[in-house]
Amino acid sequence: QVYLCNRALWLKFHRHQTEMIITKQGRNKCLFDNRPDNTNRTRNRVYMHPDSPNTGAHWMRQEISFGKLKLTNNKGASNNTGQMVVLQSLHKYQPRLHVVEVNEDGSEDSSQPGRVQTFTFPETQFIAVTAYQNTDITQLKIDHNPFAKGFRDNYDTIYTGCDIDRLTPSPGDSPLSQIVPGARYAM
Amino acid sequence: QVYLCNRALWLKFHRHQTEMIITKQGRNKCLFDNRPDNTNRTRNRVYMHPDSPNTGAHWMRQEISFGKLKLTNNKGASNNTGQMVVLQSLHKYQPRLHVVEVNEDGSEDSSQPGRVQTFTFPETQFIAVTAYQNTDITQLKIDHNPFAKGFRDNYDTIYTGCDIDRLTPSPGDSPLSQIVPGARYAM
DNA sequence: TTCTTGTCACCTAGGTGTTAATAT
DNA sequence: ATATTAACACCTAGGTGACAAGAA
Repeated sequence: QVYLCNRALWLKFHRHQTEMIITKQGRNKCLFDNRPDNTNRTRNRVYMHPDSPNTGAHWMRQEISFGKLKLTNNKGASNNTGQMVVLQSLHKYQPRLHVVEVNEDGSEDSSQPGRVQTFTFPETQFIAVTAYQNTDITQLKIDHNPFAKGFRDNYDTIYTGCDIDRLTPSPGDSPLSQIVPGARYAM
Repeated sequence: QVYLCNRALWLKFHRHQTEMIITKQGRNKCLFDNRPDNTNRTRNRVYMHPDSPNTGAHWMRQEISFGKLKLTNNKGASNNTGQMVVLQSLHKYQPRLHVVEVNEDGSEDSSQPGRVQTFTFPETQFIAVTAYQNTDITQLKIDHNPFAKGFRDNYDTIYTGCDIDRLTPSPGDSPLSQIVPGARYAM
């Protein structure tokens, strides 16, 4: 089972149609975490969690952050570190999480069925933009991202926005499934 | 073959008897890099390079940095991230690099001989201290560590000290050996 | 006396939205 | 017009030795 961390915050953005900035060098899409597992895979627009491959126990131990993931519109972006995801500006995207059971050596065995579980959180849909289109989204980012604190009106109101609704189940999204502590997974 | 990066700089310190600060939270020992491989292993006072295990090709591709390694005198240091190395103050240490050929699944096979290669660079000997004992060492640190730039007398003299003597062979230290690009190693 | 710890000013390094300039 | 880029001020986060206070 996979829960979306900070689901209430995601929803807050989602009501206004979430936007994510993309730049040449890549901007972080790091406000929020998932749990207990995360990875995208196969070809373009796919990001593999840096902890992959790892045991089920590892993925279930704590929240899983995709904080290193960067969004870019630069097709020739140097992806040496594998943290870049190339998107097209003004297009809408739906992040998906694939949990892939892999062999001991990390290789993928596609002959066996049911070794890939895909999770989708509609709250995380977003439009890739080079500049914000909706001022409501801009204000929400300023209010909740610590790095934008300089643009907040009131410094007094300390609001981290990081502990909201953690581990809230996202009903309907997570098919009942089991992650085995001893088995190895990539995400 | 393993080369010590910035060997001239290491020697500069070594002539004055290198000292490394240890603290409760752990201080970085990150001035310099090695190449092409790095890892310590087995029990205490051992640090495994975060890239481990990985292929010979990976280790040989570029310089290998131990910048994440932290030295501490705190025996109960939270080593969740595995970056802490516990040392005893005012004791002398000689860093050693162990390159261990491992199996596909990352496990170590000690039954076969010659799967462990150990490299020693005498230039990297140091004394662990909680405060510098030798003012010459203090000044060298200030001169060559960017984070201590605030204590330099002249801001004009920009001296990074980072490009000295890279890849200089360290004769006598590296037994002739071969790292196979396809095989997997931990360091 | 000697060694260790905590706090500090001063840096590096890099993530924000803003804004003006540029490209399409 | 509209979309993208680059430079900027403002932050977070954390690595330095200096220094004073504390511990052994």
